Amino acid sequence: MQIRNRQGLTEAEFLARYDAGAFERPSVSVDMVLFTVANAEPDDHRKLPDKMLQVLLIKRGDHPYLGQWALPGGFVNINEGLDAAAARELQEETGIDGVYMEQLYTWGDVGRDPRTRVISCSYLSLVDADSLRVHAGDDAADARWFTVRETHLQTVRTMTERGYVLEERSQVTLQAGDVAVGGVIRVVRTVEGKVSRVERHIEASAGLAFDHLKVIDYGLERLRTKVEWSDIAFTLVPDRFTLAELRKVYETILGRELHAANFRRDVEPMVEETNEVRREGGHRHAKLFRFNPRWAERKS
Amino acid sequence: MQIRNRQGLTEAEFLARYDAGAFERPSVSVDMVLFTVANAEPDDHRKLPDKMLQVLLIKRGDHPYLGQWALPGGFVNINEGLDAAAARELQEETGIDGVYMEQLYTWGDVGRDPRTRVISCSYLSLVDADSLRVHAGDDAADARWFTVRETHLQTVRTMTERGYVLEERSQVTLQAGDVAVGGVIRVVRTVEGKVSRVERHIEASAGLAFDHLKVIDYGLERLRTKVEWSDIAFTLVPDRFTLAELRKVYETILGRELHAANFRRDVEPMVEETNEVRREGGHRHAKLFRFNPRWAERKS
DNA sequence: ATAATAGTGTCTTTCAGACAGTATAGT
DNA sequence: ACTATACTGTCTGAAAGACACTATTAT
Repeated sequence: MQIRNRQGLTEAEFLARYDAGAFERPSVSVDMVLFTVANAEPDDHRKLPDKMLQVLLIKRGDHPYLGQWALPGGFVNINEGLDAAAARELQEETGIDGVYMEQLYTWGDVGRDPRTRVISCSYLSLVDADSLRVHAGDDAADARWFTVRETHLQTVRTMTERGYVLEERSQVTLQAGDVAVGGVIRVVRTVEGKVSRVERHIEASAGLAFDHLKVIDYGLERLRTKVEWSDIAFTLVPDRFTLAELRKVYETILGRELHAANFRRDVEPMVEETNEVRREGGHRHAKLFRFNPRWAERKS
Repeated sequence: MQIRNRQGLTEAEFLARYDAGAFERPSVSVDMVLFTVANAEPDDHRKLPDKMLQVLLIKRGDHPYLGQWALPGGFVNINEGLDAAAARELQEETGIDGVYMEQLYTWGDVGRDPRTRVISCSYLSLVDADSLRVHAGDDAADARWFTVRETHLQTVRTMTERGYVLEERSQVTLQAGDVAVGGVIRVVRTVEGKVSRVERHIEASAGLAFDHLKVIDYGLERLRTKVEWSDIAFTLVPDRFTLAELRKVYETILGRELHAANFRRDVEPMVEETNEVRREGGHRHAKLFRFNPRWAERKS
C-alpha cells in the first residue's frame, strides 16, 4: 500500500521503524480457575455421598507470595496465543492436559502484582477430577483441590437519588486437608439511573496470592449463572451417570436443593438412557444415562 | 517476610532484582465497541420512524491501516487500569465522556497487529447517541456512526461421531453515508462429547482495520443475549420515552418484531408512568414513561 | 419390616405468544 | 370516513414448582 502518513512514510517504512519498546509495556499472564465437584465422605453407608465444589490451587515455589496458594497460571510468551498459553501453563504446573477452558475476565488493576505491571487474563473450566491426575510441576511446590465454601455475611441496600447501591459481603473459605485459605469479598452492585455496574473488592485475604480470591469469587458467580442454561455440568460426571448423581452436581454448584421429579423432567432432553444400571446401596438400582450430544437448537 | 527462595533470596531481595525486561512483553490495548440505535428517515410522516443499530468507528490517521476504519481504542499506559484506559482513549479519540462500558473479551491472537504483538481487551457499551457529541480527536481522522446490517448467508450442520459442528456464515455490512465497510464472518460452534466451544473467523474484510470485524460481531452477539434479560436497552432511550419507542429499540437490537401487547406486559415492572404525553402524528397520543430504578431483585 | 433411593403421574401457578378488540388523534 | 398508532383484555399452551405416590433394593 503506497499511502503515506503525516511523516511521509509508507506503511512498510512505518512498520520497519516501529519501535515497540518506545513505551513501557506491561506483562501479560493467564490464570486458570478449574472447578470440580468431589464426593464427601459418607457418614452413613446407605446414603449417597454428598458432593463438594472444589477449586485447583498450586503452592507457590518462588517469590512473590512464596509458600502461599494461587491459581495455576503464568506469563504469556511473545509468540503464543492466550488460549495456548493457558493450556501450556496448566500442563506445566499441574500436569493437566486437554481440558476446555473459556475466557473469564481480564484483570488489569495497577499494583495487583508486586513484581511489575501484570495484566492477567483468567480462564474458567469445569472438570471431572477423577479423570485427571494432578501433580505439581514447574515452579509449583504443590497442587491440590480445595473445597470451596461461601458464606453470606451481610447485605446492605442503600437507596440513592437515582437508584440504589447493593453491598454484599461474603466469606470465602478454601480448604484442603489441614490447609485453609480464604477471605472476605465485598461485591458492590450500583444502579444509577439506567446503568448498573458491579465491582468486587477483597476486604481480607489470607494465604492466597495476588487478587486470586476475587478471581475465584467471580468464577463462582459465572459458574452458577452458566450452569442454569448450559450443559457444562455434564463435564463433571463420568461418561455413564445416574440422574441422582447429576442432580447432586447441580445442587452443589447452585447451593440449593432441586426437586428430583422436576429435575428428571428438565434434563430429560439432554440425556439418553442406557440399559445398564448401577447396583449399589440398600435401595433400588439406578439406571445409567449418558449425555445426548444430539441435543441441540438452543439459543447459544 | 523473611522466607527465602531456592536462590536464598528474601521477597524484598527478589523484587529488587526482578527484571521485567528479561522476557519480551506484548503491548496491551483497549478497543471500545459502542452501539447506539438511531432513527431512520421516515418515508411516511404518519408512521413512526424505523430504527437502526449503529456502531461507532474512527478513521485511522496513521499506519497501520491508515485511512481504514477501526474501533476507537489505543494502548494502555503502564500506570493505568484497563477501565481507565478505555475511558481515556474513548475521550481522546471521539470526545465521548462518562459512558459506562463493560468488558467484552480479550483478543490475543499472534499476528493480529502488524506492528508488534498486541493483546487487546475490548469493551462494550450501549449509548444514546443523541445525548453525546462525537468529534474525531487524537490520531483519528474522522469518527462516525455506522449502521450495522447482518445478513445470514449459510448454515452448515455436520454430524460427527461424538456430536456435531455448526458453521454459520454471515455478511456484516457497516455503512455511514457513502462509506461502506464490512466482510464475512464464520462462526463455528463445535459440540464434542460434553464440551462445546465457539470460534469466530474473518473470511473476508474490507475497509476495516485489524480483527475488528470479529470484535464487532462478537459484540453484536453479546448485545443480543444481554438485552433479553437485562435493562441495557434503557440506556438507548431518552429520560422520558413512549413504550412504542422502547419496543422499537428492542426490535432493532433483536432483529425481530415483538407483540406490542405482550411487550407492554413484560416491561411493565421496569417502568413508571408519568402524567405527560407525547403529541405527534395522526394518531392517539402516547403516554410518556420513565425507567423505574427501584426495579430490583433479579438474578444478577 | 424398615430405611433409603429410584422413578412416575399430575396438579397448580406462572409466563410467553397470539389475537381480538377499543380509544384517540390527524387528515 | 379513514388510517395509523395507543392501549386493554383474554385465550392458549408451555414451562416451572410442588406434591403424592409406587418400585426396588440391602439389612
